[in-house]
Amino acid sequence: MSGRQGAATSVVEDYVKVIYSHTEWQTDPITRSELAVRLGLAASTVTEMVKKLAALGLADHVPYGAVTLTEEGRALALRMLRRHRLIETWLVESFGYRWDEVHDDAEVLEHAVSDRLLEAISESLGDPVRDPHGDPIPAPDGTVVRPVGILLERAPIPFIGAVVRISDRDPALLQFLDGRGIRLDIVVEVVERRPFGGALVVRVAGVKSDLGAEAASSIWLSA
Amino acid sequence: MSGRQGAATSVVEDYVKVIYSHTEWQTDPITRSELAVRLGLAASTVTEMVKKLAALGLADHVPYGAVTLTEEGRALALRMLRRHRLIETWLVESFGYRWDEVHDDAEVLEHAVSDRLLEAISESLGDPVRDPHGDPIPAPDGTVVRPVGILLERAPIPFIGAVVRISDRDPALLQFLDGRGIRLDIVVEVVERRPFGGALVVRVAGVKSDLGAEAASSIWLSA
DNA sequence: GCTAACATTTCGGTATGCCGAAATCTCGTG
DNA sequence: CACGAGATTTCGGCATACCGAAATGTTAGC
Repeated sequence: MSGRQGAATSVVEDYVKVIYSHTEWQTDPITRSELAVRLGLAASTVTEMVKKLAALGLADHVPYGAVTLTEEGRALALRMLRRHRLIETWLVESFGYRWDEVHDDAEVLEHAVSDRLLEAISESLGDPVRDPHGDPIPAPDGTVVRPVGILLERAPIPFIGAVVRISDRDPALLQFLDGRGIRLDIVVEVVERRPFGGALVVRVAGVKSDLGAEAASSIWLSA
Repeated sequence: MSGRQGAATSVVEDYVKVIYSHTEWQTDPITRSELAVRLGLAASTVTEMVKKLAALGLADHVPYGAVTLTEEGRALALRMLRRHRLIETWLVESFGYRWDEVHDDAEVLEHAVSDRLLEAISESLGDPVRDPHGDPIPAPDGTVVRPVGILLERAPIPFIGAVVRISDRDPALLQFLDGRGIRLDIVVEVVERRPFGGALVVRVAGVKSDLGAEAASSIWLSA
């Protein structure tokens, strides 16, 4: 039985999704402790579950080493990201959720929606290729069209670019940025960096804002 | 802690829903063995869970006796029926599901959809009061507007009435009836009963059909 | 190359839901 | 009113997924 389709529980789906997500915008594989933090679980639990992922053929498991996904694991992760991001888009487009409100509902629904319903939702939205935060929505076959962009934190000064992605990790941050007019496709000008590792000063629609390290490392601008 | 809101797991929700549903169209309370059959579980499992329902304040539990819901249990059951039926209606209206295809998807989604999304769905449908099978959709406050009707099986002969409800218990039956033009609001004429407990003969849109006992006990006609 | 700090794993335990087999109860029938 | 069929409960077990404490491995800095 080479890892039967239906075998993945919703817990397994979450692990795989988090493992994959970590490498989506940076290269180094995720550590077990970081996995534990992201999933809100004890380290010992993660150790056990990673062994199970390996047994299911979804991850390669080197004791004390890195956690990486197999081809099959990656495929499952992409299916879950498609689900998550389509559902987020749908909540915003069809039900008027704000983009900082969708995450929790999507987190639950991504495990509950049938393939049939998911594709019906995608069709009703015109088969979008990115979600409200600018994250790419993988196609049913796993193809991903990734937006090209540089992290605001690493942008040269001065710099002008449109927002192509904002990390959806922290809803409070999303609200903060929304309040300053920073949204998808908005043009941002990087004006200066305050001395001694201080905030970045950006101009949005003529108004200047200070962005701290956390914010600056959550925003990607078009190159 | 008088039975905190969030305490009900999706398993508990299913038990309560099935217990309530049984009394919706007949009066006698459900037996434990029937509960087991409906939930597809062993009798011993049901015994254990019913004790848990009692501990949660959702059911009254008399050993070897009947299973009945408390006021709180009834309220939870009505919330679950609202969810189930709104979701079924939504799948049909918004995504072109056939009425005999919605049950499984709804069964999963009813536990996953947030209150906020559910009410948004209801609003988008114009706050319907019955689902595609004619079952009443309880209001958020638990109010139910039940259609008045008599079971086709018990209709006098001859009799003419519109279909006000069709039991959604068996999708195959729904398809069978659909194939004979028997749908919600369709006018049905009960023509005769074949002798010795035989089938009922009905006329729908000028065409006669034989309906066996199972079908005849699944259709309600307006009085 | 030793060692402390940190990451990871092992181990014993818990809660939830489920099962089958065996024991027990209920109730209609004789 | 005793009895047996059928319903119900009890009991020991299992799988999943979680935890904390203790043991073990890794690695950076001296």
